[in-house]
Amino acid sequence: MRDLQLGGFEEIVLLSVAARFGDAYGVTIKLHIEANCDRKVSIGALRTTLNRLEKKGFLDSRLGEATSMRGGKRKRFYVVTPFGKKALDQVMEERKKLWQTIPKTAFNF
Amino acid sequence: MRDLQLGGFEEIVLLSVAARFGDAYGVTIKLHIEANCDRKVSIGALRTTLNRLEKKGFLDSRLGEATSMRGGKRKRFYVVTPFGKKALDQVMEERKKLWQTIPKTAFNF
DNA sequence: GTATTAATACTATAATGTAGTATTTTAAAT
DNA sequence: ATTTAAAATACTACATTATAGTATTAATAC
Repeated sequence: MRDLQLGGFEEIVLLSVAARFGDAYGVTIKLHIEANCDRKVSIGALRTTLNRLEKKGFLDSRLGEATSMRGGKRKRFYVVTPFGKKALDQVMEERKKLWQTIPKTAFNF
Repeated sequence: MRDLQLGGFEEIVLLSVAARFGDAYGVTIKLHIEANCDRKVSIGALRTTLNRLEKKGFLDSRLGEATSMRGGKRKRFYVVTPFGKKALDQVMEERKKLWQTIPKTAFNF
């Protein structure tokens, strides 16, 4: 297996955590993806992915304080680690490189 | 599930087929990935992925003619379909969009 | 304490990623 | 014509990632 394995949905989640910097937890991340990617995200799918990303060291998390809002479990806030950023850069780099190897004639449909 | 599902390795393979336009079959595709992505690709992994991509309609294939080289089964040549190109564009677009939503402060490590 | 709410945790299954081994097809060697 | 070796694809099995439904927890209002 590869060194920095990063699946497609994992990448989307990682990018969205970065996008919601300072306020990235389950709900905001979910909304960010849905708003920008034109797709529905189930809370279950998101949660397992967040866990995996943290386990891999691409994300860190901390538990937030209780708010004055009505009820609710405390939020778990996420941030992208330097290692996670590195993985993001790497996959992006790799694809850019590949795109550049494609001749113009390849897509003359 | 999403409309145009395309995994990470599938994307790499699809891009590599486009890159080897006119000469894309098992061996050349494998070599192209290894040369550009700094990773090893097993022939088995590649083959299952090619099959899946064809099944999804992202690739077409045709059997090549016998060559004058020493032995060997006939090659199966692949080309990216318009539908496959669309999937490639779509995932790239989506990620670009997401990158743009990330504030500069997000990666101040 | 009980109800209500916001959020995360758990569990299960489908899709994708990965690789080892087997088989087929072809032409060269004899 | 038969055997042999090479080049390639096909098959099979298992690991990881994707997805979503349901359960549980923790906090506040009453």
